[in-house]
Amino acid sequence: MVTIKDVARAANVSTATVSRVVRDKGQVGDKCRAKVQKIIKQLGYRPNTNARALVSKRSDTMGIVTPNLSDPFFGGIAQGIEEVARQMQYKVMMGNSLHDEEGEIEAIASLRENGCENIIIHSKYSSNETLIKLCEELPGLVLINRFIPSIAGRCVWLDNTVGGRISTEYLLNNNHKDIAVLTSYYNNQDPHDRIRGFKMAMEMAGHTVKDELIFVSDLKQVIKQGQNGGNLEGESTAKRLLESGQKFTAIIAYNDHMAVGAMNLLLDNGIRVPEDVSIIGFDNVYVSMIVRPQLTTINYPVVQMAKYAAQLSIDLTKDKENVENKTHLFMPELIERNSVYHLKES
Amino acid sequence: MVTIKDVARAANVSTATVSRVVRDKGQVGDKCRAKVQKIIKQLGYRPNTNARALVSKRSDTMGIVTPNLSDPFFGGIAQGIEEVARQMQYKVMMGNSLHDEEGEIEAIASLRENGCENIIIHSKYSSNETLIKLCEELPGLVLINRFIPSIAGRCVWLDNTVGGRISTEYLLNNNHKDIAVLTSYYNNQDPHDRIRGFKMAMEMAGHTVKDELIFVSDLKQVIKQGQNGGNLEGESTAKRLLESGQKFTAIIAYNDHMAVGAMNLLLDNGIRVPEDVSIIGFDNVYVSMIVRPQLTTINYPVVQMAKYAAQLSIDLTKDKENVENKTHLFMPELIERNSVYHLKES
DNA sequence: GATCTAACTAAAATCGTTTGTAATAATGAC
DNA sequence: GTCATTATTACAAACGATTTTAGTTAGATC
Repeated sequence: MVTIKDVARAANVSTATVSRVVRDKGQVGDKCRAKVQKIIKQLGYRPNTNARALVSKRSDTMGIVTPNLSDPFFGGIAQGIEEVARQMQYKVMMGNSLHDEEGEIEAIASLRENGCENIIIHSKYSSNETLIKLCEELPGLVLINRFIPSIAGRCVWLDNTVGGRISTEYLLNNNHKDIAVLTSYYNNQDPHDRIRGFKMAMEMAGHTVKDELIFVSDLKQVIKQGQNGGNLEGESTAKRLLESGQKFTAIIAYNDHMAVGAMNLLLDNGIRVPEDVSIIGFDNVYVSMIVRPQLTTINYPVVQMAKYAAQLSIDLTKDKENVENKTHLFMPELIERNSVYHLKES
Repeated sequence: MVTIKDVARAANVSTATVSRVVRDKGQVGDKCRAKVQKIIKQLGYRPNTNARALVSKRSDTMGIVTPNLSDPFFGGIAQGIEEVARQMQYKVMMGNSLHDEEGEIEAIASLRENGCENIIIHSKYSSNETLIKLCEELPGLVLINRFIPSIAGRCVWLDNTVGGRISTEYLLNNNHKDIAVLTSYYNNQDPHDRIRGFKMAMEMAGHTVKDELIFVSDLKQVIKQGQNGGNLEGESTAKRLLESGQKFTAIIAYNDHMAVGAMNLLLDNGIRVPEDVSIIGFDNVYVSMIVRPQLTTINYPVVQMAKYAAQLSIDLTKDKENVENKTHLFMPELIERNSVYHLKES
């Protein structure tokens, strides 16, 4: 391996000079710089990252802590972060997030040991207190898809309440008022916010919310499998809805996976979508556009948010000024496709 | 940050001893070990990865080089590798693979600079020669989804020819003989192998292969977008097939994405699947089981293969013996679902 | 041409580990 | 009790960079 010393020797300068040339910092004479650059190219020198990180305590590495990469939702996050990282000449390291708070903390600790200043975490399991403390210690830590008021400047999040509201309003505008909700068991805030948005919209339109039309998935163990469980969750929850014998003309699902599961269950039971029952999802993932009927859903701009989060993290450790104390809120948007039927007014 | 020196001082031993305790290597007296371990826990000492990597030239880091993480196929690879890595106490670093040979090489180079001995690459763009040379330099390099005879011991791959053959045989067994093939433009071997398998099966059954029923996708630019392009590729290629006016009762698609695209195009044109036209895919990704009709396809055990590859890489850098010169071939399997119709014999 | 300043370069300390070698302590044989 | 032998532990030199300090050279001024 060719080191900085080899280059220095070959160029007949000191290692300090080579270092300055490499990092393009400090004053170096023009002819000297040119000479060194030529030698660097000639020898194919590339600075040793570990040595660099050791002394400078930074490694230009971006850490990702996320639950499950085989779910395209999280894959999208990784992809977005990776793109920004590449652009900014950062490496990307994956923290091995397990399925509890301890796992997340361990993942972050492991990242820090590698001199990773910039970390993006999709935290599902850690408490607010834990995350707030971590933010104090790590200036480059950014939370994605989560909002904690006291560290708002570190949170890149989507307004789930608005998401719940606009999907409800869309159904109401299509004259649905017997709306069932299939939600997911999660120990984070999202499902609650979406339901809050649903209730707000219903009440604003003068409808009473029937709690018995809200079904919470009971397949807790399935969640951990990511996408591959989502549709099953949707199927089983929709089945319970069906068996309850209640009247409904539309379903709001927690996400597209559940929506597709529910849709398939209805279809398999000879219930037409959307003619008999309308369905609306959330996330706008790939499957929502390839199923038939194509799923009307709420767009969750994950990739965009992930890119934003990566950039934010870099800014936080670089420019420090002006960045903190901003708010980083994204808005969901309705994606109108073919799974919602326009009811005749009754 | 608490360093090895802090521990040494507090325990009243030398850093060498602490190091031995930490790595559980070399002889250390029992009471001494206990004392050091206690102090380590007390101070919360964790060794600095970069310092460690600097001197030992290894970092217990597994590198992944893969094109596009938002495609669940590649996400699955990452997921599989990550699981093994976690189990074996390795970190995971993503090489930023761009869409050409240079990008792949650069990604590997970047990984090496980080002291990353173990690298799993899904190479789409590099030539055999390049990869063979890299394998010589890097004992821990493993290729996934690619086979190069002279470095067979480093290749974890699927027999695509067999895959093409069994999907064809399945259709033949269901009395289809007018079979159209929708294949993808790729600069790797896979599509060719699958078609070879198709032709073998046809000829073994005494059917002549009509080349005019083989359609190659012309949406080269779409490929780079991963999954989100696959279905469009399928649609446009199926459209060309339809417009050719030829007779066919079944379609073999290059992968599930294309199969779903083709299926949707047929459905949208009022052609029933599978009653009018049967379709068979490849990969057995998530979407194949959630579309209706559910897609009959060929299982591609990516996650399993990724795990195997990760383990192989570790073995290659650890046990060195017995590992090289083995062959690491996986076999595709038919997943029978509902997109193939059993034709009456004519 | 001497002196002072500005522009650069050289040398050395440091970062937190690992590891080969030397020193010490403990054990056992006689 | 002495000496050889081995089990422990300490010392110190790397590893490959960055960065501070001190030093050299060249250019400018008079």
